[in-house]
Amino acid sequence: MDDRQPTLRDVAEAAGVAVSTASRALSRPGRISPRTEARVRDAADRLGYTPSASARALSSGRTSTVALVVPDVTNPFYFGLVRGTGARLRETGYVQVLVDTEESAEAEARALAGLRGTVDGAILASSRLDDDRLVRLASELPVVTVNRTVPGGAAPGVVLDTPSGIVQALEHLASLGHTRVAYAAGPRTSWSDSRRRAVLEPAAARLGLDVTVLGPYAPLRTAGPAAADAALQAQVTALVAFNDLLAFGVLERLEARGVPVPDQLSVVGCDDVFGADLVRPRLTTVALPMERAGRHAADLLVARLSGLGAPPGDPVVLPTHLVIRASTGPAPVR
Amino acid sequence: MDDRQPTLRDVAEAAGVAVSTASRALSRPGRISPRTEARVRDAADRLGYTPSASARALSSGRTSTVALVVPDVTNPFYFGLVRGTGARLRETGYVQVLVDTEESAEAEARALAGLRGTVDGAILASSRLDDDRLVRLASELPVVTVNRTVPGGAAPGVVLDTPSGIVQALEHLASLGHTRVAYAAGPRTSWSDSRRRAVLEPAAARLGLDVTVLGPYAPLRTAGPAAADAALQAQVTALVAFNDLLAFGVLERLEARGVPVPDQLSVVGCDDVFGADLVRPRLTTVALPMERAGRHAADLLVARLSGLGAPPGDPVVLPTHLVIRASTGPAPVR
DNA sequence: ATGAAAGCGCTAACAC
DNA sequence: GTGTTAGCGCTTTCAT
Repeated sequence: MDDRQPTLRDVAEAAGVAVSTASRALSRPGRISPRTEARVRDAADRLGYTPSASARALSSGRTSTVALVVPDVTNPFYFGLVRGTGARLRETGYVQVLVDTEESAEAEARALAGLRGTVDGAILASSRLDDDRLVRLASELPVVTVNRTVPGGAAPGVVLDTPSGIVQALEHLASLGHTRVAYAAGPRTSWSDSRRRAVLEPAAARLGLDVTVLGPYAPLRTAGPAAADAALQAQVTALVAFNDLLAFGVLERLEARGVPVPDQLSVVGCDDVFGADLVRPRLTTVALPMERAGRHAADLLVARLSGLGAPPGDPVVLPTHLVIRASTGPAPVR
Repeated sequence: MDDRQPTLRDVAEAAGVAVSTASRALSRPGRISPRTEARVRDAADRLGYTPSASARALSSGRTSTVALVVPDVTNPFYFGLVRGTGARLRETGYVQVLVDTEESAEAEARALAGLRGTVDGAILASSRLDDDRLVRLASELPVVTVNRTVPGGAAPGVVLDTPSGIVQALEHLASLGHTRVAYAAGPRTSWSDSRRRAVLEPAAARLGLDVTVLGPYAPLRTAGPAAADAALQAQVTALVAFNDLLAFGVLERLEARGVPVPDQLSVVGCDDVFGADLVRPRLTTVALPMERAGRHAADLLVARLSGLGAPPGDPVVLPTHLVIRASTGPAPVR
């Protein structure tokens, strides 16, 4: 009685059928007589058979694993996403490989190159790849993007309608009597940032707001103090930050300078990450349904991998909404 | 000119050598004449050759991937760990598969069963598996644990010396004049919690402290309010919480009840997760070198997988330290 | 409906 | 040092 893992051949022998029959019985139920199928299944779990993933991958060309590529696993912005894709992928029989590119396009490209062949497809979150490379990649590997579109619709994607959330924030501020507000921009290379800036102008005009763009700033807490000072200098009564992390740094600096929030300056964040309601005052911010985005992205990819699945087409856009907490209030009277 | 991926055979042909030679040249540099090796490498990247992971896995029996199994990816406690293992694993040529077991021993067992064969080994963080299953698993798959030991030393592991950090917290509180302190315990099944409780008694005696154990509580923010109320009821002047998440909830409740921290009650957390210095007052907490733990765990596993690597032996224990912030202060005079 | 047999791309003996 | 040759365990035509 040797202890090596039983192979399909062992199962076939035990069931008294050919390997091919056993293979069919196990991997494509239905194409086979119920009786033999039952016999095979029976033998299989009597022997404690577990198919070899690599053998299956080699002969079928499919690996049943997909990569989730994020710029920074420790950025709370991605938690929900990781959860969402992970859950859906598991449900559909895929294994998720989490890849951290450390905010570098190079590392992203390298990782993806190494993974080609190892994964059936990839979900790219906030990809740092430039359009060219993204398009090329999409032609070699089934890809779906999150918070980023591929030119020419080469890959399906899901995007969060953050611009709408930002407009909601502006409306909120306008309704509170603010007239001069600042937007602390994110990195110049941020796809999401440029989309938001496009809506700033028209929304401001419509609402009678005077919006000053500050930055760019790194989307980090450590960049916040500079943004806070710039806002103070700009004489605005409200600041909308590129993301919550930046807003945390802003709040910190304002506290240090003794500037009351929201009495003297209202602050709005974006993403509603873990911590947004831990800070004081609790942060008013734009909430993004990231877990849902993850499930959606996984669905899109799985559909493509299954052959079904409409060709790319327009990206799925998910709504966002402003969560009003304590960091925003009426404009100070002057 | 067909566009399928070039195989090792194509490379060999192009270089005018046998496949085996090409294989050696590419995967084990040194065992071959420098000239042929150069020729092969050359041909390889001229053709844009990428080895097939599954073929390699099938014939070698190694997959070059390892699983990192955590109870909850979205728990900030694991961020550093994920980073650390990921970084080290990447450096050593492994791909990391992140598995979220959603706090369930069943899910953990199931995931691991499905992964056997897909991964060369696994790093188990705060495994929810009972000793029996853990031992059995360790006999089937190279495993290293983090924050948990396997009975009989069946698997190497790295443990965080949290008990020492807790003692530091107690010393800190004693030095501030506190005499009655509470410990809000974690889940009864928590290995880490039981280790800490073991040091409570002796440390308290030595320091002349009266320590009351409250709980158990879920290690979540939502469990905090109950812990806060219990502490108030217990008439203590300081509370040490099982983890920061729980402490966050405690702080919240105290704020709601108008209890000044630390003036009336000092609060200590554990883990120093993201957010600990976002709350007000900033949380005094025990900092754990999780990223380092991750790198260490990865090293341990890689060593075992490479054949070298001393047999299990004692777990590596990493020091922790108390980070004093604003949530602790002198005991109130009475 | 089932079986026989040919690989998938690579590694690892084993010869030379 | 390099070539030959078996497989690794499975899926998949192609027959039957």
